[in-house]
Amino acid sequence: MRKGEKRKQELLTIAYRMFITRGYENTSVDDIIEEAGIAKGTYYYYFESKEQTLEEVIDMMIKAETEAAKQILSASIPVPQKIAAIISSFRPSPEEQSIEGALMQTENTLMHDKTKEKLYAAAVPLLTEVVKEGIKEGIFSCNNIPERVRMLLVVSGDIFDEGRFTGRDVDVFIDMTEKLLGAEAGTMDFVRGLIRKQKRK
Amino acid sequence: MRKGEKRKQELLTIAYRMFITRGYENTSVDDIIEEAGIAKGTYYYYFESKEQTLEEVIDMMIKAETEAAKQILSASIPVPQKIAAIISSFRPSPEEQSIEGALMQTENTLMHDKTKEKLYAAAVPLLTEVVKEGIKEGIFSCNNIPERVRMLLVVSGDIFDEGRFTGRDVDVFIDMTEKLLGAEAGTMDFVRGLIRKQKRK
Amino acid sequence: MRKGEKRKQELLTIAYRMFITRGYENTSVDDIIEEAGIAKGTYYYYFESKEQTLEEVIDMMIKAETEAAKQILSASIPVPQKIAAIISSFRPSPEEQSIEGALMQTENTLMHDKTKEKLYAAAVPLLTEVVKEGIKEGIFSCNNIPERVRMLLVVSGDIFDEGRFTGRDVDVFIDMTEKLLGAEAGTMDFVRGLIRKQKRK
Amino acid sequence: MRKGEKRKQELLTIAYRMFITRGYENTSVDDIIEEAGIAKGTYYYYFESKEQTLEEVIDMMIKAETEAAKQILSASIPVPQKIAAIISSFRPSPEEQSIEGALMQTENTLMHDKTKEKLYAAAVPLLTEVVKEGIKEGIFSCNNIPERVRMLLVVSGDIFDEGRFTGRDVDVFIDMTEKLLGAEAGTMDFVRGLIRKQKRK
DNA sequence: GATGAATGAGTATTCATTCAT
DNA sequence: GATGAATGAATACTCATTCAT
Repeated sequence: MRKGEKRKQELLTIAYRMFITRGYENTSVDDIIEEAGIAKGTYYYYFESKEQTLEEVIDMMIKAETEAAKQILSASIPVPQKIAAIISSFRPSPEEQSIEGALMQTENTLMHDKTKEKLYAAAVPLLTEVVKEGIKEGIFSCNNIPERVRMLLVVSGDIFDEGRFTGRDVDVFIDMTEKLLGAEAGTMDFVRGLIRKQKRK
Repeated sequence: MRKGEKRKQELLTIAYRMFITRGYENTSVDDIIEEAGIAKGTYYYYFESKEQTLEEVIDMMIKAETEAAKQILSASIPVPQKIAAIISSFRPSPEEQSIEGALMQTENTLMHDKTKEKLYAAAVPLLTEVVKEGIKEGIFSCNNIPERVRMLLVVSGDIFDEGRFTGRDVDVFIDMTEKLLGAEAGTMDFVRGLIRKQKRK
Repeated sequence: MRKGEKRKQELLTIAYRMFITRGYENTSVDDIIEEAGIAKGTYYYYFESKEQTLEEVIDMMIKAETEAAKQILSASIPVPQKIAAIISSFRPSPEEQSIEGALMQTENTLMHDKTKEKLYAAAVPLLTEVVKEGIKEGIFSCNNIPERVRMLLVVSGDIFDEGRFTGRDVDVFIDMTEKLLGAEAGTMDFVRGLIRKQKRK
Repeated sequence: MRKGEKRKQELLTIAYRMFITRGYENTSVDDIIEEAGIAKGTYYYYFESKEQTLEEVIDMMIKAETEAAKQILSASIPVPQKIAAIISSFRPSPEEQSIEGALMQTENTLMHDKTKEKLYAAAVPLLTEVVKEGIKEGIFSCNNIPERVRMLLVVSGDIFDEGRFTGRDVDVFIDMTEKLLGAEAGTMDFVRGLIRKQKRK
C-alpha cells in the first residue's frame, strides 16, 4: 500500500506533466504508459479511466496550490500583498505554462475548463478570508465578498493566463481591484512591480 | 451560385444547432449529413473539414450577434441601456443554451473557447464606442476604455453564461460596472430588472 | 472540332506534366481541373475516365518519342550513334525527371509500368531496323534482333532511369551492347562521352 | 513474446498471400483482418501501418529467398547450375504467380517495385561470389562482376517474371549470360532444359 | 501487483464519376 | 460545348478499455 501509493503519485506526476504540456486530448493512455515505463494493465490497475486520471490530476494540482495559498494566508505580510500572492499562487507556474505553452492554450481547453470551477471553489474562501482581514484593518470596505473575489479571479485569469497583456490591462486591473474591494486608490499599486509587462498580441 | 449559397447556409444552420446542443466533439460528420439528408461528398463539397465548419459556424454566429449589436448601437435609447443590451446580444440566446444545456457546458468547451476571442474582438469596439458616447454625455468617466469593456464582457460571461447566478452576483456586477466606467451609483440599477434571478448551483 | 481538339491537347499536356511530376495516383481529377481552369463536367466531356486519360497521356508521350526516334533513324549519322540516340530518345527528358524527381520515382510506379510495354513496342522495331542496317554495313552480326534489342532497352532503363549509375555500370553496358550485337570491341566506346557520370547511391 | 511472435508470423503470411494474389492496393486492412479473423485493433497492435506491413512482408520474402539461395551457394553442383538456380530462387514461386496472376501483374506494380531493389541488394552479392568461384575454376572471365550480375537479374526479371517468353528470348538470354561472364559458348545451354517454354503474348 | 495481447466501435476524409441544366 | 452540385463507396487509423495469466 505504501509502495502502491508512491507509484500512483509518480504516475499522477507524469500524467500531470503530459496533460499540461501536450494537452489532455492529445495525450493517449499509450503515451502515458510509455513515458512511465509500465504496462497497459498497470495503468488500469491504478486508474479507473483516463478521465478519472484527469480528475485526480486536477485535484492534486489544486491541492498543492491551496497548500501554497494557505501558507501565504498565515504569513505576516500586508493584506494587499496577500491578495496578490494568493491569486498568483493559483495560476499555473511559469515553467508549466511555457514548456509548450503555445500548444497548450489552444488545445487544452478541456483541462483548463475542468480546473476552473474547482479552482474557484478552493480559492474563493481563502481570498474571502483575507479580504475580511483587510476590512478589519480598515483597508477594504465592501459587502458580498465571495462574489467580488470571484470576479477578481475571473478577470485575472483572462488577463494573465494567456500571458499577453499590456500595461493598460494591469492599470485597469489594479483600479478594478481597489474599487471592487473598496480600497483607497494606490493600495494595489505595488502589483505593477510584480509583473514583467508583456504586450498583448 | 445562388443555389449553392443557400444550401451552404442551411448546412451551416444545421451544424450550428448541432454543435450548440450536442457539442462539437460529440457531433460527427455522419450525424450532420444524416440530419441534413445529404451525402458525405456533398458535405465535403461545401466544407473543407469539420474544423473549418466550426470556424464558419462561429463566424456566422458572431456576425449575426454583431449585426444585432450594431442595431442597438444606433438606437435611440439611453447609453446605460445600450451597454446592457449589447452585452446581452453577445450572449447565446436562451433557447440555444437550454436545449441540452447541461451537456453542452461540460462537453462543449472547445467551441466556447474558440468563440470567446472572436467575440471579444467584435464586441469590444462596439462597447468602446458606447462608453465614449456616455463619456461625452457626462454619464461615464474613465480611461483605457477597451480594457475596461473587455473586463465587463469577461465577467458577464462568467456570471451569465453558466446560467447560475444569485442576486448578489448581479449586485456586484452592477457595482463593478458603475465603478469601472466611472458612473454614479445607481446608473446601472435597471439591469436588475432585466434578469430573471437564478440560484447559483 | 478543331477547337475541341486543341482544348484536349492542352488538357493532355497539363495532365502529362502533373502525372510526371506528382505521380498518377497523387494527381486527382480535381487537381487537374483546377490547374486547367475548367469544370468537372468539362473534364469528363473530354475524357472517359482518369485511367483513360493516363492511357492517352502515355500514348501522346510515346508518339512524340517515336517521332523523335524516327528522325534519328533517317539521319545520316553512324549506326552506333543511332542506336545510342534512339535509346536515349525513349528516356524521359531530364527536365521531366528532375522537377520533383525524387517523389516521382517512388510514387509513380504505375505510370512507369504502364509506359514500359508500350515503349518497348514502339522502340524495338525501330532499333531492330538500325541493327539490321548495322549488319548490312558489317558492323554488327547477330540473330534474334528484336529480343536483343529489347534487352538493351531493359538494361538501359534499369541503369539510366534511376539516374544513379557509376562508370563501371557504363563500362559493362557498353561491353554488353557490343557483345549482344556482335560488334567489335570499342564500337560503342563513344557512349562514355555522352554521359555525365553519376555515382550510384 | 513467444505467442506474439507466432501470431505476427501468421499475420505476415496471410498478408503476404493476399498482397501477392490481389495486389497491395487492392487489399484493404479490412480484408486482411477478416481473413485473419482478428479485430482491427489487433492488426494495429502488430503493425504500425499498412505500408509497414508491406515492408515487412517483402523483407520476409527476401529473407526466405536469400536463405534458399545460400543453400545453393554452398551446394556441390557445377557453377553454371548454381547461377541459374540462384537466379530462379529469387523469382516468385510459380504457385504465387499463377493464383490470380493476371490481375497481379497489372495492379501490383507497387509491391513489385518495392521488392526489386531489396532483391538486387540481396542477390547481387551471392551471385558475385558464384561468379568469382567460376573465375577461379577458369569457367568465367570478366571484371566488374556486381554490375554484370545485376544486369543478368534485370534481364531475367523482365523475361521470366511476366511469364511470357519465347525460345528466342531464352536463346538470347543464354548467349548474353555467357558473353557477359566471359564463358565459352554452350556453358549455359543446360538452361534451356530447365524452362517450360511459353509463348510471349 | 503487474502484464500485454486482444478488442471494436468510432471518425474524418478522399475521389472518380454522374447528370440535369 | 460547358458547368458544378451531388453522390457514396471505400479506407486507414485511433484509442480507451478488458481480462486471462
